[in-house]
Amino acid sequence: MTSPRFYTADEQDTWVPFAALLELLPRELDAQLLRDEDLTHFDYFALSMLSNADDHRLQMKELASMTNATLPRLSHVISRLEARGLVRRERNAADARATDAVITADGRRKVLQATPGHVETVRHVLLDVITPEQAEQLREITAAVLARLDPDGRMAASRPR
Amino acid sequence: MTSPRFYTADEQDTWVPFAALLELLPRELDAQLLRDEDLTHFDYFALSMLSNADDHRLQMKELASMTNATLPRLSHVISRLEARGLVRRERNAADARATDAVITADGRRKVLQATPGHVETVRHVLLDVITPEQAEQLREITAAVLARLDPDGRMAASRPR
DNA sequence: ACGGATTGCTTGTAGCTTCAAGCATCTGAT
DNA sequence: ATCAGATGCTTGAAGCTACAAGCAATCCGT
Repeated sequence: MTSPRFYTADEQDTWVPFAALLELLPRELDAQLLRDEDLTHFDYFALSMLSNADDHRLQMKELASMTNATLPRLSHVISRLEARGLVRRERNAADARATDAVITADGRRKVLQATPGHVETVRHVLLDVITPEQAEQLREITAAVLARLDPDGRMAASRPR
Repeated sequence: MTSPRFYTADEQDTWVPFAALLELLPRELDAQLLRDEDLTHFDYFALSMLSNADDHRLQMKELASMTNATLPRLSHVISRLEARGLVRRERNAADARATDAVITADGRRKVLQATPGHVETVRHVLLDVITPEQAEQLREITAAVLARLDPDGRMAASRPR
């Protein structure tokens, strides 16, 4: 049971470098996608989810949940993607309050085009620098942390392939 | 040697949950510090660095390097902290182009006040949910990734204690 | 010691996220 | 059937970061 008010040396050695990683890794992902595709990582992830969804559509609320965005944030993002013709909004058939985000053909093409470069980046900064054993360890550590951060397991698993 | 244009199932299983963690964990840190202390995690980290520095001061360039901020970003942050009386700027003695950020007594008090709650949050979402073996694994994985992301090892290690 | 290039920092603008407020639709109790 | 509350989403304003441009001081080759 830890409880002192400051870090132990071990904690510090674990946390400080990991905090650096938290700062650097997302920036690298955004930088590559912005440079090559003019998409944020969040844009890309949302488009991927839509691309893999049944009928290429998801209710805003669902998509927000899967991408772990707030609804206002998602609404703004979808508005921008809509202005670029990558997504369109449709009123949900079952509930007139609800809006579906529907990915367009252009949107799907964009995802296909963006994916290889993004995958390569993820490999470059993470997947290719750890061993298979470490990957397994990372999956377990991640699962433990997410159990705390996202107890309902809302963040989606998709499989763009 | 991986090279297909899309993720393998294993890669997907490693990356997708970890990407969720990257989204959620920093948000949790910011939320706690903003709510309780009106500081972003970056503010807190920068103040900590200054608090631990010799003579309670660091040149802007050094501090930017340690916190992995761009100089414009740091400049804006320091301006805001300066407006709150937590930091002050002084011209560097050795090089008149350079500026030192100097933490004030109020700033040091702020760090001391903010630290316990922040440490508790980091433990809650990370340190307390992994075993000592996993902590060691995480240190090694982090080191491998940082070797790629930050080859010069600029991000600092401090010890607020 | 002079002038061009470099370095260190700041400022302004644009873009994204958050928070608060608001509108429309639906639900459930009476 | 009605209406108070809940739900789903959008909008507008405020705050933070990134990028580009600019200023001042220093360095270095001649």
